[in-house]
Amino acid sequence: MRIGQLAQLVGVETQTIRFYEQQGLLPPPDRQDNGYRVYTEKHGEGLAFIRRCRMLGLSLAEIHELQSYQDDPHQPCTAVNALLDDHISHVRSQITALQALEKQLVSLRASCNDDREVEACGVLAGISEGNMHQQ
Amino acid sequence: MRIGQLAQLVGVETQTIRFYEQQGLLPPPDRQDNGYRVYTEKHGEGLAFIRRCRMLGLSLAEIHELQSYQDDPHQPCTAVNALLDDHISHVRSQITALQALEKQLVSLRASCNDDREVEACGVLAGISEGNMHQQ
DNA sequence: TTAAAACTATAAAGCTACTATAAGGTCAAT
DNA sequence: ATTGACCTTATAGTAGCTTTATAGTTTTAA
Ligand SMILES: [Zn+2]
Ligand SMILES: [Zn+2]
Ligand SMILES: [Zn+2]
Ligand SMILES: [Zn+2]
Repeated sequence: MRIGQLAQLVGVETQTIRFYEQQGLLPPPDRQDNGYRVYTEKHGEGLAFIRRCRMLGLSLAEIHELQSYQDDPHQPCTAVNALLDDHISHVRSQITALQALEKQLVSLRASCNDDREVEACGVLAGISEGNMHQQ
Repeated sequence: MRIGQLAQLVGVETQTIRFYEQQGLLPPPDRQDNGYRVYTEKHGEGLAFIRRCRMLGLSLAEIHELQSYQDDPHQPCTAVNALLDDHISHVRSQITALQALEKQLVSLRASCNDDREVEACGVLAGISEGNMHQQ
């Protein structure tokens, strides 16, 4: 299976596959005489794993760490679970920060209707005056 | 006022100030004979405006757009308000996406206790099997 | 059979918003 | 005269790709 077929199968671009290989997330495949990469089903599974991790918001470093656990399957899985716990708290703190931001933005937006000149715009005034009682 | 003083006043690094100048967000200041940048109070206000926009999560492009409105103060402010509305919806869709992600991660995490080998880890199995009924 | 279309390869740059490093010039004080 | 704090420019690094450039290969169609 060549790179284009693998890409279509998993739903990524060919450059992304080469990128993962370069980053050490996907093992370098064999090459044909002309230099074309030849992939096996294993590569497909590996690539799908990476993509699902990415959809869960895991960083490439976190994925790399997970792969290192997979390579040592008789260890206890506490590290895997801890990695996920950490990631969940990453996500939760992002949510919290964005909710605070939304609140600020909505209150800023409420300080203007649409019938003013830029000069008198409540939004611009709000930003300029720095009524930002928040870090 | 030199760059270091301005930086301390507004609470940014000097490189950041040069970066904003290079990006066209801050007007190039006059220079002393030795080449040192000399800033006025106007620059301080401009920089503070940029920083407050950044704290609101606005991109440099959005800030640039706001500045272009400021340069034309007798236009109606509908564009300003619309920019903010757009940004609020950016933030809201990020929140929604992250909340969906959190839910997925929590359910994945629940599929494992801490007393297994990596081989049998519910988390890794969950990712590998691709039980991701979600985009 | 040959020419175009589609595929592959590598290397390098671009994206965002900075941050950090390198190598050097300027200034005040010791 | 030299230390230290400040300033200058240019360049590279961060994350996770995407885009572009340039070139070689295979497949398809005329
Ligand atoms: Zn994470
Ligand atoms: Zn307004
Ligand atoms: Zn926005
Ligand atoms: Zn587990």
